[in-house]
Amino acid sequence: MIEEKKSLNFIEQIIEEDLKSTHKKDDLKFRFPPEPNGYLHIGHASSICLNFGLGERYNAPVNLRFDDTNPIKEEQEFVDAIKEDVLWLGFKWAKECYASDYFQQLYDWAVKMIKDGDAYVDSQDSAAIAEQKGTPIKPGVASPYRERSVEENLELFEKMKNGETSEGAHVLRAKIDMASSNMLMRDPIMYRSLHKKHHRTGNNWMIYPMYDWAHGESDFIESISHSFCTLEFLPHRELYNWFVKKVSKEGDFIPKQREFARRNLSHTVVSKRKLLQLVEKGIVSAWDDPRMPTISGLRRRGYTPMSIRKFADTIGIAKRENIIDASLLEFCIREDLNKTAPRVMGVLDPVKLVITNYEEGKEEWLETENNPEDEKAGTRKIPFSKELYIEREDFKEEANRKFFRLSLGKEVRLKSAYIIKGESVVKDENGEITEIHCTYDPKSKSGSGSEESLRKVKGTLHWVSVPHAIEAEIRLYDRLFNVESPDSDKEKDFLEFVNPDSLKVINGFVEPSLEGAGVAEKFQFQRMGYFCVDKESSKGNLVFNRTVALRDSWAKQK
RNA sequence: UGGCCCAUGGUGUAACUGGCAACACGUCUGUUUUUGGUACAGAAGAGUCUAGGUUCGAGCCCUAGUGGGCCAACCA
Repeated sequence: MIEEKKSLNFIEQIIEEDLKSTHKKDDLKFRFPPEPNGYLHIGHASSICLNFGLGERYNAPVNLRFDDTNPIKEEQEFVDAIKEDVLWLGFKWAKECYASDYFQQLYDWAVKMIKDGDAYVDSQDSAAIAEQKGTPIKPGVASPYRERSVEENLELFEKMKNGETSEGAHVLRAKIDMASSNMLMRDPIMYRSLHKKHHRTGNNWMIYPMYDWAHGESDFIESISHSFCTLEFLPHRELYNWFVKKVSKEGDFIPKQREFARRNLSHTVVSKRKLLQLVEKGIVSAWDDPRMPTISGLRRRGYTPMSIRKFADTIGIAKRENIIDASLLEFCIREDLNKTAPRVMGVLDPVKLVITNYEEGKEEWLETENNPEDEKAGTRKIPFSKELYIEREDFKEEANRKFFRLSLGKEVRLKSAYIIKGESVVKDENGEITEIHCTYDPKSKSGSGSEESLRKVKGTLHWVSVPHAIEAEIRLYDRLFNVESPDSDKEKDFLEFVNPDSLKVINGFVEPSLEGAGVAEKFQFQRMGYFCVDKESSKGNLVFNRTVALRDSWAKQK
């Protein structure tokens, strides 16, 4: 009866308080502002879920805004990939915006700031400017160009814009306070000249605005009410407010920036720069390598949008540092796939099983359920014959009573088929088992209702009929790094912690119903885990990625 | 020789100032099961970084300390 109301995170609390005091419900508007210089990762997913989630919760618009102010690193390819990822997660933006859409407005405002004495052109190189900036504990000193006349500033700024000055010769700086305890307030650079082609504005601009000068202004232009970013931008807030104040008038709707802690996932890195290194050094195959924590990597690995949204929701949002255990992400995907993934049988490490008392050449098509968690999923037929593949680790010549699988003289059930009893083994010259011989109880057929079929046996094995089996490439993944937090070691580079065994490619056998499985289709290989058809898969050459193994209490016991 | 942010079980989050701190993951036990999966039932595990203070009463407020993070890119 009493509905447990979910407690609000600190972001939601801020909004609730604003709603009570300064904001109307219709004022609410959010944005997700990626820079198109790389692919989105699980950390971005969290931010996407936060912003778009807020949009859903308050029925407020959320803009997708590309922070494309650095033509050196940004490309259309990334814009497209980012849009695909956001859409795939299931969110719709109100407007697709670009900081570059505002270049003219920004320029006009900058001119006004020059006229008002709030900005000036500095003609020193970056080293000199850095030198004068001081340190966190030492105040900066004024640039010799700080008091340049308005006319000269205007003239130089225009030349910069047109590319009539050389690339590092001048910058436009805001005139604030060289002694501020906030380094960002020590006359921050607003524009640099860059004679580069921009992926959207082409060669129209030879100057490009810096982040601080573009971001808050973009928020202001779009009437964003709350601009959420990660904690490292906290010191930028003072500057954000200063800039917005310069471009706004009394009574204008003012956006507010608030900061939350970036979400870190254990055993991986969540930094575009580092992910880029993994790609460039060939440690992974691409941005969408299934081991990557990128959204495209997770998608290829077999993660669903639901699972990622659930994950983001579960980890919440706060201000303290964190390393979220990868097992939580795994829990989220298992939970989703358990409900939705059809069950099939596939043998990863095959060994041949011969049923000696089964008629040679005979085949039976046995009925089996597609998903015990979903009655509507129905049933299908799978072929059974004298020779089968079973998992090598499912047999032991002699076993203790904790081993619930096949051993000599013991009975187990073949899933949806018969009860068999281990009789003997055939080995090669190395002592390696090449065949297991067993007998079956013809009356024990699954679902027959016979007394024999109801017999309790301690184990059930999955299997694939040899003559019907389809060979498939199977890619097994492990964590990309051997340590929980590879990028927090002060001495060692994160690359030293790369797990050399993060990918294992094997050939296994799957049941024939999988013959036409399409890219991205997801299955549970019974007892083995969840698998997803890789994009490199094709009709005659099936490739499966293991998304995640099933929970395995036996593995732990061993 | 600074400024700012943070500090709750192993992990991630909760707790309207007031009944020996709750939820999820993980861990461990059982039950069910033709997946050693799922489901179900249950358990262990923190007394909220430390020291003071305010208060009848503090995880929540104040002060100091300690620990961690951020800040000196013509990156975002």
